[in-house]
Order: sequence, then structure tokens, then C-alpha cells
Amino acid sequence: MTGDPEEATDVTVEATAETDIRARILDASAEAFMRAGYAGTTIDDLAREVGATKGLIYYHFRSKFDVFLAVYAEGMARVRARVEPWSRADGRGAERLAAMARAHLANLMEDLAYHHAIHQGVAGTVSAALRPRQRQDLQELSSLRADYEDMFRAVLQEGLDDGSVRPVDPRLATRTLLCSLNAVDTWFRPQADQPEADVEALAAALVDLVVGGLLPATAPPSPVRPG
Amino acid sequence: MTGDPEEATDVTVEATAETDIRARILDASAEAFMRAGYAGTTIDDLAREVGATKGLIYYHFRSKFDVFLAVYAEGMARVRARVEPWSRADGRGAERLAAMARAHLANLMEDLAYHHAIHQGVAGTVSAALRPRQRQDLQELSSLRADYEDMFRAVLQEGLDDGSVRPVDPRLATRTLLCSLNAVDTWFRPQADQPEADVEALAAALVDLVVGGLLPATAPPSPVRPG
DNA sequence: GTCTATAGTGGGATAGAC
DNA sequence: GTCTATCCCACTATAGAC
Repeated sequence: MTGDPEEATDVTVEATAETDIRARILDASAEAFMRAGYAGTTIDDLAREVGATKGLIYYHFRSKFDVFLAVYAEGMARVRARVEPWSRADGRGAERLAAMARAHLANLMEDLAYHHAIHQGVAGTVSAALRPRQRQDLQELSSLRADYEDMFRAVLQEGLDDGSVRPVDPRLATRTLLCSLNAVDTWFRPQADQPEADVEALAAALVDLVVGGLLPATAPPSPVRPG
Repeated sequence: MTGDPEEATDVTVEATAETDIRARILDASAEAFMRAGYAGTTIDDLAREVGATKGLIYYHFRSKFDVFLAVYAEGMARVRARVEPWSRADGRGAERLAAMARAHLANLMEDLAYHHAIHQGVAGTVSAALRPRQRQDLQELSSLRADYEDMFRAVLQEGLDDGSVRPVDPRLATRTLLCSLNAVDTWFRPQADQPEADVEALAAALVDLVVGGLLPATAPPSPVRPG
């Protein structure tokens, strides 16, 4: 289970100038938010990163917070698109879970800035003083996030059912699994001279660690202790 | 291994009015930072939480950032004091690691607000525009944090040596372990009517999950269990 | 020690030129 | 569509009364 479980139908999306500039703003914003955090980033920072001025940002987005929401949504859409096919692949629960974790990590390392933004959003650091509409938008995104987690939990549950996952609490295990994967964005920073193989090895090791910890173990609890 | 590995010598600290008010400010600040984040919290918020005004805060601390640093330092000191004794207890590596994880979680749930603040500090969300001196202070605290992680890694390494931990990369495993534990502060909120036993059960389940995943597995993928 | 008043400024948001 | 100019508020930090 290493290739792609399904070919993406190559729909040629009409890349209008509008979608193009929006995309560039989102990329730049994600990058800026990662560097200085949401609160520590000014609209001027975003504009400078795009190579434009404030006015441009406000032409395309109503507020700084709306930019954040769009970054969040885009990041979630990307990771989901990459992971979801694996949840419907062949194989036992644990194997599919490992494949999903690999895909999640691959996307995380690729779209590191977007994940960092999502992380902040979930942490709630952002929600200082929000208008009702914005609060509701954030709520909707949170439910996207919850759906994403549900997808993992469902597969983990299948692993419990088919015996490929040792008996654990599915909610807690899923949460912990995702947190372990996501924590990578706090310490992983791509190095210019780092060979692709190293990054893949890191991802493989982490998947092995976290999913491997869920495999059934018959080892005795070993209360030997010569205390 | 459930009791306390060593009695704390009951040094009677002279609680001057000074240390008292400082402590109250720190508690209130940690609480406020958890609610709205560092950037989203104003000095007025802190003051209101203490039941005083801005002037008081600035009498005891040079700046808002200094308050944050003090919260960070206090939180680290508390969790370290609670966990460190277990690292020197009797038993094999895996058992001590589990005891440390339990102690860490117990403190986390107790001093939730402090942990939340530390979490933000590590994430770097705070370091928007710092003066050189403040940047250095934050650096020092980061090294406290690194030392704390080293303590866990050393015990995990002993577990590798004595065979109580399955072969994993110690750096990666330690990081992941701590991240899994710390992630609790993103979703755990104490409920007023929640019995103490529930919280303990939660902690036990999590420790079992994350440390259990590090135990040696001699099992074949064990496809037992009736579908 | 704690409070009130206020100085100073950074930055989100808008209006209007081009 | 993109930029310039500017408004204005919130918030840090300080000065000085009590």
C-alpha cells in the first residue's frame, strides 16, 4: 500500500486571475502566520509578502480574520483530499490507518504553513474578540476538523473490529494519534540541503512509532521491578 | 508505583505580601492567557482578573511579556518538581516513564492554565517583536524546557537498555510522548460536576495508550477476535 | 503599594484617486 | 483592481496623586 489508491480525474480548472491572486494571498498569509502567529502578523506584513499593499488584501478579503478562515479552509481541503482516498482503500484497519497517517504527514510537511495556521485555529488563540458571523464561520471550520477526525476514528474502529488494532479507546487513541502527527509542525522545518529520503524516513519512523503503538501486543506487562 | 517516591521536606516558606500578590497575578494571568491567548489578553484583563488595576501589574512586573515569562517559569518549576522524583525512582525504564507521564498529566490537569501558557510559549506565537533582553529570557526558558525533555529521554533510553521499551528512536519517541500528553490541554477542561475518579481514569487510559505503545510487542498481528 | 489619568503608537479598516 | 492617505481605536507603558 504505497502507490495512489485512485487516479485524480484531471479536470482542467480555469485559473482566472481572481483565483490566482487569492491563492497567492493565501500562500503568503499561511507563511506569515507561521512565522509570527496570527496576532503577530499585520495586514501590511501579508501585503509585503505578496508584493503589494494593504488595499489589495482588503479588496479580496473583508478582514484579517477572513484571511485566516480562508487559509484554514484551504489547508483542511488539501489534507483531506490527500488522506480521504486511503480511508476507502483495501486492507485491514491498522494498515489503512498507517497509510492515512503517511498521507497526512506528507501533506503536513508539504503544506507546513497551512497546518501551522490550522493548529493555531484549533488552539483558539485566535478567537480573542470575534463578531458573531466570524465566530460562526470558525465553528463551521471546527466541524470540518471534527469530520476529519471522525474519518480516522472510523478506520481505527474497523481496526478494532478486525483485530488489527489492540484494544484502546477509539476517541482517545484517534485524538492522540492526530496530535502526535500534528505536533510535527512545531519542530519540523524543511532544510534546503535535506535529501527527500531523509524526510520520508522521518515520516516513516513516526508512523511506525504511533501506529505501531496501536498494534496488538501479547507481551506481559512485566511488573518485574527489583525495587 | 503509585504513591509518592519521596516526601517533600516541609520547608515553611515565609509568604510575604509581596510573594502573595505576585502569585495571585501569575495565577490570574495564566487563566487569562488560556482564555484569550497571550496577544488577545490585555493588561487591563489581567488586572481585572486580580481585582485591581493596571498600575498594580506594572508595579510588580516591567511588562506584559515579563508576566508571561514568569508564568512560564512558574509552570515549568511546578511540573518539574512533581515529575523529577519519579525519574529517580526504582523500577525498569518503561515503568518509571509511565510514572513520570502520570505525574505530568496530574500536574497538567491541575495547573492547566500554566501548561497552556507554556504551550504557547514553545509554539513561538508570542515572539512577535521582542527586545533583545526578552528574547534571551525566552531562550533560557526554552532550555529549561529542553532539559525537561532530556529527563524523559534519559529514562526512555534506560528502558531501551533494559529491554522494557521496544526499539524506537529515543528523540522522536520522547518528543511524541510529550506532545501526546501536552495535547491534552487543547481539549481537556475540568467540569464542575466531574468526579475525581473520572479524571484519573482518563489520565490512566492516556498513559496506558502512549506508554503502552512503547512496550515490546512479541505478538504476531493476532487476528483473533470474532468478527 | 495601589490608583487615576494620559501619553504615545501600532495597526485594522475605509475612502477615494488612478 | 491596486494604491495612497488617513481615520480611529485599543492597548502598552508611564507619571504622578494618594
